[in-house]
Amino acid sequence: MRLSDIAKLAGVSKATVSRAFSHPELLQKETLDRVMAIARFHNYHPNTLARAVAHRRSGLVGFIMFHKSRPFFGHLFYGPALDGFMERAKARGYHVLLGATTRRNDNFEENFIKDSIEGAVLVTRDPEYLVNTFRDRNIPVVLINEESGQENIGCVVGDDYGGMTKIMDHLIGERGYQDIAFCSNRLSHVCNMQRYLAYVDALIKYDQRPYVNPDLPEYDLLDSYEPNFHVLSRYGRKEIPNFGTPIIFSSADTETAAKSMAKLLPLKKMPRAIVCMNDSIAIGVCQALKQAGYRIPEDVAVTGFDDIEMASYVSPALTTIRVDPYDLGAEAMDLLLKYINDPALPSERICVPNELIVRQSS
Amino acid sequence: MRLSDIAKLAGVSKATVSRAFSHPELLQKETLDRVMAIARFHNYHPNTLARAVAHRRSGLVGFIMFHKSRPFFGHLFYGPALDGFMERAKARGYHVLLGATTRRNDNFEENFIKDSIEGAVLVTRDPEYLVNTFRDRNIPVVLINEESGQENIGCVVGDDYGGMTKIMDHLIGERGYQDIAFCSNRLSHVCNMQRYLAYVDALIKYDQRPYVNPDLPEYDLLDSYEPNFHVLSRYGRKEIPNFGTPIIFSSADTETAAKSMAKLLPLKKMPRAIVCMNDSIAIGVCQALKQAGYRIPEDVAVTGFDDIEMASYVSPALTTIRVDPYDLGAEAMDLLLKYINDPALPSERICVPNELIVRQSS
DNA sequence: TTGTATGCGTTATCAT
DNA sequence: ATGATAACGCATACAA
Repeated sequence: MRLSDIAKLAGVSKATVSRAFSHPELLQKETLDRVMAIARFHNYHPNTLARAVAHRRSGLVGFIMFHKSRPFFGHLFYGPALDGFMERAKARGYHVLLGATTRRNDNFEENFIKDSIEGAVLVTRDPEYLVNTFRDRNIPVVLINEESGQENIGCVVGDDYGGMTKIMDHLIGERGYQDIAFCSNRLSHVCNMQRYLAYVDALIKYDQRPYVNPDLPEYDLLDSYEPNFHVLSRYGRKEIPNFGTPIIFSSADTETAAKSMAKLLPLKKMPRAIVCMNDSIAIGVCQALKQAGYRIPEDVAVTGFDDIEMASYVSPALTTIRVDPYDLGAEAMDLLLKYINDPALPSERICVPNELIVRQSS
Repeated sequence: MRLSDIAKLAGVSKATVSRAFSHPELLQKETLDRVMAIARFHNYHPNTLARAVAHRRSGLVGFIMFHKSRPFFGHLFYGPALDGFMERAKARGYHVLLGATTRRNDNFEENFIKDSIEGAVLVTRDPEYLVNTFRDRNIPVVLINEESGQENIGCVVGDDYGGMTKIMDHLIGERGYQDIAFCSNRLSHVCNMQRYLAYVDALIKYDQRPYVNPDLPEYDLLDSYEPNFHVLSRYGRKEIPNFGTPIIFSSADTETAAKSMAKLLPLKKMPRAIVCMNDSIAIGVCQALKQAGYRIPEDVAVTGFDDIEMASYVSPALTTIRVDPYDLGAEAMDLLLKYINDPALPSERICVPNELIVRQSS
């Protein structure tokens, strides 16, 4: 069943049937009813693809993840972000197409961009590569939790610097802790970098000395990535400060954190508090500390970041920063829409506020 | 830039340019190289939408959730299932379109099916409604964790009955527990129903008496849904057995479970073990029990189901059944592909095996 | 208010 | 190996 079939059956032109579905207000009620009745009887529905071709508008936006490994959409943070993105897209009349890959050469071109998406939200730690790929196709993009130095690129980020500042204000200003260590995976990601900068700046602000432990191994803070100078300069810096001895793990998951931390313990010089890059790391660190007989927070306080669901269920429940990934996703869709409607829009950065959640671990 | 533009620039016909991209082997190497060079120079890419119209094949499949509320794709189980579905779809040359809604009348027609998807995977507790909607459009569907009594409907389910049997074998056969209570949300969902049936059957098998507590309130096991007779009959039953006094909560999340359980405590007659419908409920039950001073598992053993990430981090870590949602999603895509290629295929049920994970809570 | 004619960007059939 | 032409299913400018 297609448009022309219904037209014949109803004894009208194709244009009339087309109008019945696209601009019903243009038709006489009588004609409209007759056409729609016949269409309904024959279970006819307009073909969206053909419509899209005629309109030169697909109504599709992409949510694309470029990660090292799974989970993609099952990710504790980006899964809910996808929810927000999708619901907002639906509200704006768009559909969401998924993309995910682990490798650059995974036929990225072939697998994802060959679709006629009108725009895309990108989750990646290597933004420039993707941004260029999409720019070649004139497809506007918005980054989530990343920033590009290029023009016409939107981004939606949580307030990492502000969040970590809240944690430090809590630990130092309210609790009076000293000897506060920083524990993270590599700082190559701008979110990580900004959280670290806030940690450093807070210590400076409170006139505290950094946690220094000569027994700790030497880490490569950046995993041989270049820092994002564009973001660094926002904080008046030209490089990531060499400050104390942060504890760096090879990845950001709980298991790695637990194992790596366990190997380090016991430290000759224990910190009084350990500020972790995110909740997953914090939970792993807590496991290792408890295993080694340390009490939390009596011996060592620990803090996380993100407020993943687990953060409230572990024991002790984690002091952390609540970032609502749903909001991030929703904001990303709205920003993307602005770029779809005006591709020449200058780069815009939307910073989503967050909230300190004080629980038992500090 | 479109096909015809490249054709003019290259001095060839449209057909030749089309072949250059679709069937390059049909062209002389010389012609091919020239056309492709020009296309590349002008950054031309074929329009997927127009291609799809001409092919009468969109290359799109849908992943559609019909839930009461969020999270949709951020769901601890269905998020990872989406990962599996998407990766498999990619491997099969398909793209994934998202759909989610909470209400029937949420313009379901308008918002989701108007796309030319070739098939869809459905996550819902009200399968017949959705199945009918898609059948009207001749779009094949596969259900995840649900079963339909209709023809030509595939489904992929975890082995709920087998999993719960493993838990009961463990509790009774290995640990020797008696007075084992069942704790769940309503049984309207077939997964829940089958887990409950396995619980009942295990007690019968071991010649144990059901846990009966006259103080417990009366619950509506089914939430006024009809049971799925089609599935019941597989276990030689015509209705859900009235067996002991299961503890029923209004929903399946941790918070509800914790609050509802707390209200019930202390029970005059405590069970020796509480078999919970899933991990979220089990975690909530554990919280309430610990709060009330019970030791787990010394006073009461507790078990979960699903092995969500949290299950291994709570204290005590949860004995549960590991179901890999990724596998479920991947299997669903492959089954869907069979229905896309042969819509007349009879209903097929794929049962994904699971695994008992014994931890500290039992 | 409705019909005619043309266009959207591609593929496929049948020539040559 | 390449070209001409029809087809895919629908939208819209213009005419009536």
